[in-house]
Amino acid sequence: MARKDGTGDVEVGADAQGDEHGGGTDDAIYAKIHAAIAAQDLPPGTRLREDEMRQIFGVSRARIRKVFARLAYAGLVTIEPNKGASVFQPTPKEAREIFAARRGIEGTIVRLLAGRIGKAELATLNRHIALEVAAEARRDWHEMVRLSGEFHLLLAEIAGNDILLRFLRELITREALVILVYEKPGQPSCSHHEHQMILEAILAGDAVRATALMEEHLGNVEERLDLDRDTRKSVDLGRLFAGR
Amino acid sequence: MARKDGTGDVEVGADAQGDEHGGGTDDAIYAKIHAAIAAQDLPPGTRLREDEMRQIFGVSRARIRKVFARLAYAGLVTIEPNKGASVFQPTPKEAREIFAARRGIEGTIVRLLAGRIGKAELATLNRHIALEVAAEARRDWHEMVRLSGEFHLLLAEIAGNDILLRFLRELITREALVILVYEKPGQPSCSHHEHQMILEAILAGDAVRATALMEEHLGNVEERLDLDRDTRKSVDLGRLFAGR
DNA sequence: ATTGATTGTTTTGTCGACAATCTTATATAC
DNA sequence: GTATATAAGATTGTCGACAAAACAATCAAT
Repeated sequence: MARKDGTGDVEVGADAQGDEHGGGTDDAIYAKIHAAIAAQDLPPGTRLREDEMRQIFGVSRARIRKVFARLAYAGLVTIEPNKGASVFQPTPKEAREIFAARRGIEGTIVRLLAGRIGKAELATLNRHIALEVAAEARRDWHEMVRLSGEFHLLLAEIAGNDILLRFLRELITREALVILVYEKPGQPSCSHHEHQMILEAILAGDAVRATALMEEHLGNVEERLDLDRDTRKSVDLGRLFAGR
Repeated sequence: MARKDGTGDVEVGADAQGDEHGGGTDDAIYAKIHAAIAAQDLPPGTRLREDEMRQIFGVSRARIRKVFARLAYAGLVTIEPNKGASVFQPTPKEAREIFAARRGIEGTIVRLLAGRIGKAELATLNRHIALEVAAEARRDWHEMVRLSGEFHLLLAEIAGNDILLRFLRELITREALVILVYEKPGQPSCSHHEHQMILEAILAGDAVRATALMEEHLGNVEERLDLDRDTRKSVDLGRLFAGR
């Protein structure tokens, strides 16, 4: 199943593998749609019509359909039978579940990692944190967000469990959508200082402290959101007209 | 599901699918292949040819292809470009990752649950454990395995996080394949007694104890396997000729 | 006898067209 | 004026056929 998960967005260790022939390979199409969603050009809830996409990318509809299936698998779009695909629009409940799941997975990862970081891996992580510091000094917010997410993926890669890594990838992309819906995007969510502290706890082999730090670190992001307001247009008419 | 006809061929769909086009909604096809894999009628590594399946189920190849994609997404089959689908055959590394991931997820679930089980849910769980006890008394091993897996799913459902539930579902089905490859199937893997102890720790709100019990419980399964022998034919020729 | 190339067969990948379904607009009755 | 029924349009679901790739077997050459 390990088709190289073509999320062109969060490629951590590797360079892009795209063969640029016309931009028609379905990995390329996937990457473009993914990027468009991440860039908020395609707001959550937007309907993605097959024929429209077919014209845009100049490929057959079957191709588009396959890409949609992959996007649905990644949790980025929702496919309803006979109604097509639309950009995933998380409910508050789903949002909370995504955060909770991510806390669980990343907690597992730091526990897997505690006291077991090699020399080369440590160097990589330190280098990454240095990049984060530099980006903050530059006030390059966009880069900060990118690096911030990449740090977590990096930890997962070093932990060496490809399944957890895949789960985390999915959760991170979906969390990005959640943030898009329930908060203004762009503001840096993770501080490099917290990353530093987590790394130190891991190096010290203090699994419980590393777990606690990671959970708090991730909890900070969730607390900044307003999950109590459902931004979707579905209205509870019964409640609305109850008092009249 | 235990029904197996003696044809050495990959006879999956037993019921008549003839002209009645309704015989093959793709959910049904998915379920049948899934069951066939779980029942070891389709051993790991078996190639699943599209046209063969098309004939068996009497549907178009596109349908089969879609089902294969879903099976690949669930981790049950592997799809290689231009080489088609085959039943997932875990390497020892993948097997270990599956176990580790499952320990992580289920640990998260019991922590989510600790001290937060409602009355109705407790009744359901107790009833389930009673079923396990009854099955053991009956020496109904097949039922024991089924109930045993169901207990874990039940916990995940009660925890109320659909994402973690989905992850766990995938891991459990894949773990079943691992057990199939690296151990004789059928022997009960979980004892109801351990389930009982885990539940008590959860009820007591003792998260760390519940986590430890769950991890040990799951570790017992892994220890029974022989993961050091790679059953696949790939041989490390470099190592083989290193000492000559 | 083994290696290498070539050809024929099998299997997967892709596409365009048709059928089924949903959505929207219009007309009609009350 | 509102609501239902009907029809037209648009969109997705499905299928069969063709093209490309991988596989297997045969044959030639060293």
